[in-house]
Amino acid sequence: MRLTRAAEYAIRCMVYLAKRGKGLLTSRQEIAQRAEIPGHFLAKIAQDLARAGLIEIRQGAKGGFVLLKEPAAISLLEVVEIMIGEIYLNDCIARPSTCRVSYSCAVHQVWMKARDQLRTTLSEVSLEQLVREESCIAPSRGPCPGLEGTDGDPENIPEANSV
Amino acid sequence: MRLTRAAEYAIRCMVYLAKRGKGLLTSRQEIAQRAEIPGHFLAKIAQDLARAGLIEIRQGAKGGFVLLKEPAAISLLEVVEIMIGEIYLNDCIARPSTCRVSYSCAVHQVWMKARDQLRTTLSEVSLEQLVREESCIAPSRGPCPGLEGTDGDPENIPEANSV
DNA sequence: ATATATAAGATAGATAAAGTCCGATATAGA
DNA sequence: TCTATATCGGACTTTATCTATCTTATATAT
Ligand code: SF4
Ligand code: SF4
Repeated sequence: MRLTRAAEYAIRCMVYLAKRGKGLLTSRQEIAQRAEIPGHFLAKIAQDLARAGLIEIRQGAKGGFVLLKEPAAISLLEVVEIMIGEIYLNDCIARPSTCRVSYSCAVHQVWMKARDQLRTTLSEVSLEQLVREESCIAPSRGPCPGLEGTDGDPENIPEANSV
Repeated sequence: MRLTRAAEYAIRCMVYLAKRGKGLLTSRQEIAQRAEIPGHFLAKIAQDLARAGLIEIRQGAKGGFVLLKEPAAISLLEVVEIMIGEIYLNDCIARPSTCRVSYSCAVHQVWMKARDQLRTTLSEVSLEQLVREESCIAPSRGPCPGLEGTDGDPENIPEANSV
């Protein structure tokens, strides 16, 4: 009953892109470093986000990702469900036929309510809101400067300790 | 992001025991059959429920499980969290130290809210309420009579030996 | 052309869930 | 007391999923 790592990374990636703004190209490396996402893993996650139409992926030298929609038009729920599929909480919500009492089960009703609440809460938050507040990304300078300087090292970032 | 099978079974077991009433002994076989839970798996689940103090397990011939608390005093949340641990939805909620921005992350706040809502919703439902409505267990007679007749069949269908 | 950077799928390792098995233990009843 | 019955309780197996990496192919800037 918890979010997958991939979904958490996807959120960070989208928040970072939203912070940069719609239409702006950002390299995968930059996102991976600043949002602390394993580089190759981010590539894979981006494929899902691209298939869903949230971003465009530019190949080749100076490639990277581009946000295709307005941050205000993308909800947290959308990003999460792209990565982990529609939220159900319990199997019988996704497929009532798997439990023959589902049509008359009070517990079933509770899960329905809980699931609707959860999805509503997540859908009410847009990337634009999240960017307006501080989210996911450690500031370039400030409490955690270690990251700014680290330049080379494309895939694995050097762990940014040392502060 | 979904309930485990073990937790779903635990709920069914507790609902069945609640339906029978506090203090009444019910055999594991009966519960397993009526609530459609794999027998041995139920034994394992019952251990967790017993450790948590919800039920007592009686060994020996004519053994079984006994509900120790009033159905009204047991919430759905309680049963669920006995089986899957405290609900937190995202790792950073359980251990904020795993993400260094958690103290100033708007997404983190959203997960907090979502988690609190979910836990509240589940905590507001008691076994007593669930029993009052129909829950989890197919009625002995009615839409699904098939179950009533199947009698023998303790663990695995006797099949070979039969003696 | 060449160097750079991502695509896309295959694959492996780690972790967790789901279910099974078996020796040990406890009780009822002969 | 002895035996048959039924669960205990943990070890074990299987299966599925998550997480991450690797490899070959492809696209682009210069
Ligand atoms: S018993 Fe109720 S809650 Fe459980 S799987 Fe069936 S319908 Fe869902
Ligand atoms: S970025 Fe925010 S939501 Fe994601 S793990 Fe860190 S604190 Fe939690």
